[in-house]
Parts: sequence; C-alpha cells; structure tokens
Amino acid sequence: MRYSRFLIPTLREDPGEAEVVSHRLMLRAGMTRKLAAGIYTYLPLGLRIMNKMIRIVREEMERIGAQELLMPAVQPDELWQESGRWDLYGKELLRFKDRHGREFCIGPTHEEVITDLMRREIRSYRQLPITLYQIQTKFRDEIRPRFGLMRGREFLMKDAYSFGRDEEDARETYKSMHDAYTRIFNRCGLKFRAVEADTGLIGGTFSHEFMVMADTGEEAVVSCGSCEYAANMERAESKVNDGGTKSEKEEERNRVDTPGVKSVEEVSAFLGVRSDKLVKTLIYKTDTGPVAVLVRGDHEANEVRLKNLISANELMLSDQEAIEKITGGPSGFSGPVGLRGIRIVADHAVGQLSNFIVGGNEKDVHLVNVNIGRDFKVDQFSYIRKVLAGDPCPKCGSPLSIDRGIEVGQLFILGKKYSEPMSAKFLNKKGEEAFFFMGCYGIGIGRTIAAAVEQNHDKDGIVWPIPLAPFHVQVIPLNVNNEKVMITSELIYGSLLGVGIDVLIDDRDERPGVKFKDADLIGTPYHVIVGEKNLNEGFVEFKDRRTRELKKVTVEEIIDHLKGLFNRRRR
RNA sequence: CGGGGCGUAGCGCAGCCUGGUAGCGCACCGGUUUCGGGAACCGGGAGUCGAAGGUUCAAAUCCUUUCGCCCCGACCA
Repeated sequence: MRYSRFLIPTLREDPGEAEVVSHRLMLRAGMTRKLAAGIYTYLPLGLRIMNKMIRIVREEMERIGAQELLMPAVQPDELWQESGRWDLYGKELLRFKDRHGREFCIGPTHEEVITDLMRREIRSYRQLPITLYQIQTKFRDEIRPRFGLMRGREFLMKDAYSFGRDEEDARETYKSMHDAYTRIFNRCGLKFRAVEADTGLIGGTFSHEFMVMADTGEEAVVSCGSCEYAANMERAESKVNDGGTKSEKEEERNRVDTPGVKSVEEVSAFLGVRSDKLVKTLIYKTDTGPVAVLVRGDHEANEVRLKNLISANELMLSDQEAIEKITGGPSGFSGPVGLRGIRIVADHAVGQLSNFIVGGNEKDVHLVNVNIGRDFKVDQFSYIRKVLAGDPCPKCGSPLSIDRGIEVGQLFILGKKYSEPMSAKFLNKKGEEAFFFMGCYGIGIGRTIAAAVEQNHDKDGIVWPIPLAPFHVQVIPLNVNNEKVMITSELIYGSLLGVGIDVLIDDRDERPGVKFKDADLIGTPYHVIVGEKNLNEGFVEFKDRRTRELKKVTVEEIIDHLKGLFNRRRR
C-alpha cells in the first residue's frame, strides 16, 4: 500500500472527546471516527486491524469445529416474547416498529434466533453436538457509552452457540472454547486471565470471563498469586473462617447515645473502636420483598451475590421513608435487634463476631455488645460481601489481589434456559424428546483491539502486536525526490510485497520528522528507513518499533531478514 | 436518570463576565527557501458562533427553551 494513496488522517493533537489511551490513539492514528455517541466508523487502517483480528478468530473457531453462519441484525419480538426476555431486557434493547406496526429489535445477542433455527433444523441426537458462530454487528443501547471502542453501543462481536445432547456435551464444547479463546488472545499478544463470572442477564449455570489486564479496565478482578483462582468482583469470595469459635464472653448489651453519628467511620471514631467491631445493617428493597443485610463495618455488600442468594431480579437500597417504616428509626441508625417482618441475611464474617455494635433503630442511638442468637436471629448466612485485597484465597488461602481488567470474551453454559421456554427439542437415543443443552460464547472484536492498544503503546503511539498490526513493515524513504532513495525503497517494498508481507511505503513528499512521527503513531512493528547518506555507504536502517532499536543493514540483508521473520511466524 | 462541564473554521482553543468589524495555533491551497524526529517566510481559502425564540438601535456575548457531546455516579453483556 502506498501511503500517498491511502486514507490515514492522523491528528497531531488529542481530540477533546477521548479520555482513555486506546480511544485517543486510535482517533489520532486515523483508525476510527465517531458518528454518534458509542457509534464509530472504522477507517481503512482501522478496518485492516479488525480484519486481522477476525481472521484469527475464524481460524481458531474452525479449528475447534465451529461453523460460521450469519444471522439477521433485526429480530422480531415474537422470539423474545417466547424466551421471556422482551420484558426482561429493558431499555438496553433497541426496539422499533416496522411500517405495519410490528415490533422488532436490533439484536444485542442471538440466543433466540439461533435457538429458533436449531429447533427447526435439528431432529436427532445424531446431529449433535454442533456449534455455530457468527461475526456480526450488535447493538446495545447502553445507558452511558464511554471509552470509545471499549464500550460502544454498536459493536462487532463474535458470538458462538453450542447445542448438545446433555451437560457433558456442553462441558466439552465449553472446554474447547476455553482453549480456543486462550489461543486467540495469546495470538493477539494480550496479557489476560480467565476468571469465574456471574451469568447476568443471559443466564445459565456457570461462566468465565476473559479479562485483559489494564489499569483502565472497567471491572475489578480478584485473583490469587499462588494458585489459578480468579474471579470477577461480582462473583469472588474468600476463604471463610467458619471453624473459629467465639472466644469472647458475651457482655451485657447497652444503649449508647450517638448524636448525629451515622456512618461507620463516624461511629468507630466516636466510640473509639475499630470498624471491624461494627456491623452495618442495610435495608434493601427487592422484587421478592424487603431484606435486611448485615455486613461487617469494614466490608461492603456484594449486591450481585445478594441478588443471586435471594433469587431477586431487582434489588436496591431502600429510601428514607421505607427504612423508617421497617426499622422505626432514621437511616444511619438501622440495626437487626428488634427487627420484625423482614428477612435478615448476614455475611459469614458477621457470624464470627461477638459483642459488636449496631444501630439502635432510633435516632441518635447505637447498641453495643450485641450478639447473634441472644439479641436477634439471622435467617441465613452467606458470603455476601466484596472481597478485599489481602483476603485469603478460597482455594489455597494465599492472599488475594485485586486488579482492573477489560472483559474481552465470555463463556456461558446456558443449559436449557432457552431451549425449554422455546421448546427446542430433538429425539435422543431412546427415542424420547429432549431439550438442547446449550452454551454461548462471545468475543468483543473492537473491544479486544482497544484492549490491545491499552496494553501496547508508548508515549509516541501504538505498538501493535504483529498479528494485529495493520501493516507489518513500513518503508520510509526520507526524500522522495532522490532517485536512488526511491529506487531502493521501491525495491524493498516490491520484494516484501512479493512474499506476502503487509508493507506500507511512505511515498509522501513530507519531511522526515513527519514520517517518523506518523509511523510511530500508527504503530507498524518494523520500519525500514531509506536515507541518502546511509545509502551512499550501502546501508538502510531497520527499526524495531517496540524496542526502538536501530540497525544499519544492507538491502539484501533486510529483505532476507524480514522474509525469514515472517516465514517463521506463518509456520 | 442524578451531579458537573462543553458546543465558535477540518482539529485544538481564545473571545462571553463588562453587548458594538469573529480571532489564534495546527491542518488545507499557491509560491520561495528548506529536507534524519510534526520546517521558515510570503500570500490565500474556509465560520448560519449547535438550534429556536426573546431582550436590545445592536447578541457568539444577556434571558428562555431545546438538541448534541464529554466526565463522575446509578446501571450493565
């Protein structure tokens, strides 16, 4: 490709709209442009990267025997009514009516469509298991799109769906997907981790997320340095010390006046006790009724775990009014003692405490030396708090650490969540009807590219991992008006092109500085610099973008070297 | 949806408080000189000041409404 004929509108200055590195650099490098909030155009250079990514994904999907198909982006409401998600999905689902007034949506995911297809086409267990995938544009009307490609509304996604006879089939496919994902993200040059995840709206029995580690990540990832345990914050837990006996003798319960003292920090400072001697009482409103939740003062409630525990779809902290009605006191002074007509669930850590402090359900009053059993009853203990850095690993007990990650892929075992309500059945070996046992597996293409930029850049621009790089080599003739320079540059360009290496020749009549800056910004892994002075001594220069190492070499050497380099990669 | 901020040339911004000829840098076009890390000089093109309404002799500037965008939060595959 000739730079002079190729649209790469690089920007010298940072666009004001961009906050995160990947967004900023991809705009500056002329790879993407925004059309509306969360909706982006991929310019030619950006599309080349996307296509590289897609190729990797296709190769790895084919390798595990998944078959590609393409489903419509627009989907009729009937299918979503069948699965029950039309009402469940909320505003994120972009809905509209056609000219006849029929309801449609733009697909944010395709479980319904694929399940419908399979129930029509698959009759027998002999046709199972089968895995299908597509690479397709999705739309989710995010409340707040942000971070450029990392969280757009319209985005390209690889979504695969497996149909098996039973759970064993599903687990097997799941495992091969896990391997395929590992290979895909490795090939993209990413540092990542597969973590246990909550199943969210898609639902199902278990799930892994592939997280790319980056400070700008949106999700907190809990992981163990000593064993393979890793989970996202929503799901993570730590070892529960439930064997511990309470050593302290139960003291007499007392009321203390705590005028205007509400928060854990205030109470612990006011009474001169550590916050882990306090118990927070949170009153939640849920679609399955109100719940009082007890966590230790220095802990935070994990609302996702809580939701799962009590099988609620909706869960939010109660407002002032509801709190007064339930506890009899204002917010900030809630406590479990004397609560009636409300379920009380407590975190395991609360169960380890004795003689702790709680709110008195009365303005300006707290209770000290409170004990479970004697003073109130807990309906259920569970792990319902957020893990803190340093907590013991649930598997091996070593301290856990918390990092930030970008979710680039997710694996779900769906089970019969869709096949049952949609009545997607086949005949099994015994001649009985059975529901498909399903799994689904997504990769955010654009997001993975953005994540790759987050992990691979320096102050001058992007440093593409070779498999994703839009061009492998950039030939930079420093003076296009010098015949010798151009003949040599063209020779190198042609030779590399001839062996299938992606080469960009910067044949613009620009000053060297401009070309160097653009080459660094775009992030081509290797630069071949052809300058008059070196050429007179028989040399060109070879630069490694990542290390910035510069070598003087002859034309023959550089061609051989690059040919060898990319031949080896291909094998 | 709550809080904060911003819409002025392709991009980055100033001007607005205190109303009176729309400006700067980069980019773009032409010319001269340059030519190894975003060149210098000369000349030039480019704006319904987000939109609508109001106040005023006069509005980018003041008032009202509205649309869009960004950030934080709530939410989230």
